[in-house]
Amino acid sequence: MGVKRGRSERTTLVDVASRAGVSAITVSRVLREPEKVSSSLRQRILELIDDMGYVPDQAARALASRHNSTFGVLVPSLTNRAFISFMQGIEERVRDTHFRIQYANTHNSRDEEQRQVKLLMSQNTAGIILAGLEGVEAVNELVRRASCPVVQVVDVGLQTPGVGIAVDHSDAAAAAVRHMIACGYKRIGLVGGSLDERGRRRTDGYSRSMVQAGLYDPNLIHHENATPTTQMGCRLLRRLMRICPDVDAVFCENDDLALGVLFECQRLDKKVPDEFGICGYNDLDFASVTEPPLTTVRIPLFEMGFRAADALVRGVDGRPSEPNTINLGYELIERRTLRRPIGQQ
Amino acid sequence: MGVKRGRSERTTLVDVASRAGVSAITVSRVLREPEKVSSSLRQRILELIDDMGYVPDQAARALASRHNSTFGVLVPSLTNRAFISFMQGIEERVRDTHFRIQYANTHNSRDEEQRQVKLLMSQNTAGIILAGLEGVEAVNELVRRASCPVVQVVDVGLQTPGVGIAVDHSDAAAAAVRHMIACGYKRIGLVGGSLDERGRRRTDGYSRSMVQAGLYDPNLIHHENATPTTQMGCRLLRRLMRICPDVDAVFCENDDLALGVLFECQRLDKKVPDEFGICGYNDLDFASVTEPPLTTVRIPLFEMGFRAADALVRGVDGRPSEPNTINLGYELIERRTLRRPIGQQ
DNA sequence: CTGTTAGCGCTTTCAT
DNA sequence: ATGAAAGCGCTAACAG
Repeated sequence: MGVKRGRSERTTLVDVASRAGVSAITVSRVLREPEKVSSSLRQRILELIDDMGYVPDQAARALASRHNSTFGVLVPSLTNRAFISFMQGIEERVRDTHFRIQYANTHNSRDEEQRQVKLLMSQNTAGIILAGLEGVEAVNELVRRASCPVVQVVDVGLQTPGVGIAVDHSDAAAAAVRHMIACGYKRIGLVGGSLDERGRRRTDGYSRSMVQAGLYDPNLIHHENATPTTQMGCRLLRRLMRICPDVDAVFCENDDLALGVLFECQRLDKKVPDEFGICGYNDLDFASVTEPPLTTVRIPLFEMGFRAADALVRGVDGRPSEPNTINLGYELIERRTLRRPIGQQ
Repeated sequence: MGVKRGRSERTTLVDVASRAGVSAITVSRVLREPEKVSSSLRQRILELIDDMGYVPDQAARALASRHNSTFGVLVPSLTNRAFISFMQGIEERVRDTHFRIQYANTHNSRDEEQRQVKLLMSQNTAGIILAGLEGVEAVNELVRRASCPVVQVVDVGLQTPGVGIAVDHSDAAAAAVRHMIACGYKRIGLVGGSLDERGRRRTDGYSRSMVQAGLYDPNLIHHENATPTTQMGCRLLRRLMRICPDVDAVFCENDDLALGVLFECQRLDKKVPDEFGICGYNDLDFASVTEPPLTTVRIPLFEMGFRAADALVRGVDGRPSEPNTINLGYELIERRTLRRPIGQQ
């Protein structure tokens, strides 16, 4: 049988209508404004629709009504679990509405991003969520001209046309590193994946706190230009230890990296947290159950998605959200991969 | 500024055409068959398109041409990392084609699945990939009537209309458990997430091997009806040990579960693999770098996605793939969470 | 190489 | 409560 290539003509509204002996618009109403059709007629038409296997053509619908009930969501990567949580937040908000989600992936490329944004707009989407590659003027310009609500996930302090869902990554990282210093670690390394805007801001925060404490040393900073993975965490820790054998803790820009670092420490027989401290970022699902449980910075990924989608839903309803950027904050989750702060118990 | 709600009229093909002093079709051609337009004219129109910020309306395009260049992909969940790998395979194949991907999520519900399949079909998608909830006759019926290529990801042995990408989960699980038995483990538990078709088949495979060895005991089998997570792995191991304190190994239906089990063993100070054996499933990214590295069953998730998308791309091109189900196999990856098989070194 | 004429399948607007 | 007419923005099919 193979791949099916339908040649059969599709059942249309008119087909159903003529079979029912009514006009097309009536069938259309049955589907969209059932209360405007007498219940007996409605009943009959509904059955017919079912029998004939009629399914409305969304393209025609979108064209005629100039409405489209899908939201476009642009994320930089599918591999990064941070975005998965984010996407789940979006789904949760959108579930039980009539909206659909269309994901697109920029593969971390700015060109791709522009292309995709244009494409989403050309599809007359009901709304767009842009995550991950913030701060590009060309994209902002597109957003300004957009004919639908657009929500951008940005870093605090960045200008956005439209609604922004923000987190201060620089501040979050700085706070985490300050805490590590308070725990008595001195040679604190940084490991991270691709240096997108968020990564850069986290690195800034790290540097700020290290400089402030007089502990800064560029040799402690290690990046690899790709999506952060557990394997990368292992590699980066080994590299870090080779270059700075006296490193005594590491701030990971992502929990997946931290997981790799943790395993590598086990292999090297370094005791966590006494000999070596680890701090993650994002508070992903597994962070609470590693051994020892991972100290990390919780970023409200799920809520960010939820709020972003919420802004779209409201925006489309004609109740535009507040005219600006919503800062969702962060939280340091102290578990057991860092020593207790000095002076505390 | 708030959410933007565009009221501005959209630039259309006709707008561009009249400004250029040509007819609409010429502009249309510049976009789709540039070689059919003289290069000077083309040049001029291209600039105009850029200046005026014209972007084609996909709905109109789809309606007029009765073609749509998006593939619909239906997966049961976004949380399960197995599907993420699968999706990456799809993306890889589709990248550099003109096709776009639209994901939908069934949230593991059969009703949702039917609704979504109908919806995808109503959108006149160029092709559909169905993963995760195989074996539902109502869906198969829809697939048969589909007017576009449909690829289903199924378990070997299941009938599918259209192309099937298959893996024999029952066989894979049976082989893994047989191997565990060969390693000398006797009280081998099973932990798993939601019992979808694949889960059921894996459980079957486990049971088969256990019965064969005279080792079967239903008390060893533990499921929790949700997406498998690392946390769930921890919980399930604790439950298993409470009910069967003599359990000496566990087969996990997913690597995320195995990760939880591994950490829980560390907490309980059970030595892996000597005192306790662990076998995962899927060979996710982190499996090779845990400590000890995780023995697991590799399922070619990425390739499954790639091949599924490939079948669609070919099918749409009019070169339908082979008329049946492609079995992609599995592979037992021996690492260090199981003892060496008895008799081997 | 460029244009004309239809019409995709639906919804809008205005009647009845 | 139901319908007629018009048209959404684009492309197919055929001219020239």
